[in-house]
Amino acid sequence: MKISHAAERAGLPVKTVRYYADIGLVDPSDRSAAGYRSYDHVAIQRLIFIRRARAFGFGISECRELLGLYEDDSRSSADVKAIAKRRLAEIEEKQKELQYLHDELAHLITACRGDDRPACPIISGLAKPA
Amino acid sequence: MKISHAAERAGLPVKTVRYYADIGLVDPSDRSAAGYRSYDHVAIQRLIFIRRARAFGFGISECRELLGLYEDDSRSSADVKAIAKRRLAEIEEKQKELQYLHDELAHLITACRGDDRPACPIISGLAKPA
DNA sequence: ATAGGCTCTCCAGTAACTGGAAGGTCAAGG
DNA sequence: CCTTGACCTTCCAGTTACTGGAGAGCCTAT
Repeated sequence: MKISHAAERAGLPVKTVRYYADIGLVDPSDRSAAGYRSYDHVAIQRLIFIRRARAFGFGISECRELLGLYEDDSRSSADVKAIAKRRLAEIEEKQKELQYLHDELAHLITACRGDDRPACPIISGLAKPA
Repeated sequence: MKISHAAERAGLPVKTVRYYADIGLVDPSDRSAAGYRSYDHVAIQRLIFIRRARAFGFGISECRELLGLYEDDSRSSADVKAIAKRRLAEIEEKQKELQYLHDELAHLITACRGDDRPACPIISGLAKPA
């Protein structure tokens, strides 16, 4: 299967699939005589796996790690769970930050009349020192 | 005031202050004979303003926009409010995404026994097609 | 034979810095 | 006066995960 077909199956842009090959994340299963990348079922499974893991916010190096575990039938589920938990903690951290930002910004917006006069609590709020 | 002092006052790394000067976001108020950047009170106010706006997740170009409004005494508060609201909507969007990720990942983690056997719902969950 | 639609590689750019190298400046101490 | 050390300068490279484009090769159909 040529790259555009494989990319479509995996739900990824062609450029991205090529990129993953470049960085050795998902190698094509073969190359044609003309040098065209070729992807078989297994390679496409890997691409799908990576797409999903990326969608979960795993970085490329984490994906590499997970892919290794995915391919390794003798790995323990504890290894995978550890990575996933790390990631979950990051997500929760990010959620807290966002909540804080949301509340403060919403507060500033409510306080701002939004008319044609210059007085603006948003600007004043941003200008306050640390 | 030389750059390290200014950076400290503003709560930013020196490198970042230099970077902001490079991209014309916050210019130093002066240069010494030896070419050292010099920051006065107004310039430092701008740095603080930018730091806070960045902390709110505004991008550099939005900061530029806000800084323009901050400096412009004749702007309406409606202009500022519009930018802030746009940003708030983005934050809320991001929150939804994160919540979804969080729930699905937490679900996978709960389902995983985390022992030394290979069976792992996290891996299976990631491997599922779209 | 040529037109189109693929594919290839390589280079550059994105956001917002961060790190490091090589070299200039300045005040204090010996 | 000289040196030492802490600053400062510029410029270049790297980060993350791609994305866009140029220029060229390949393949199929008409």
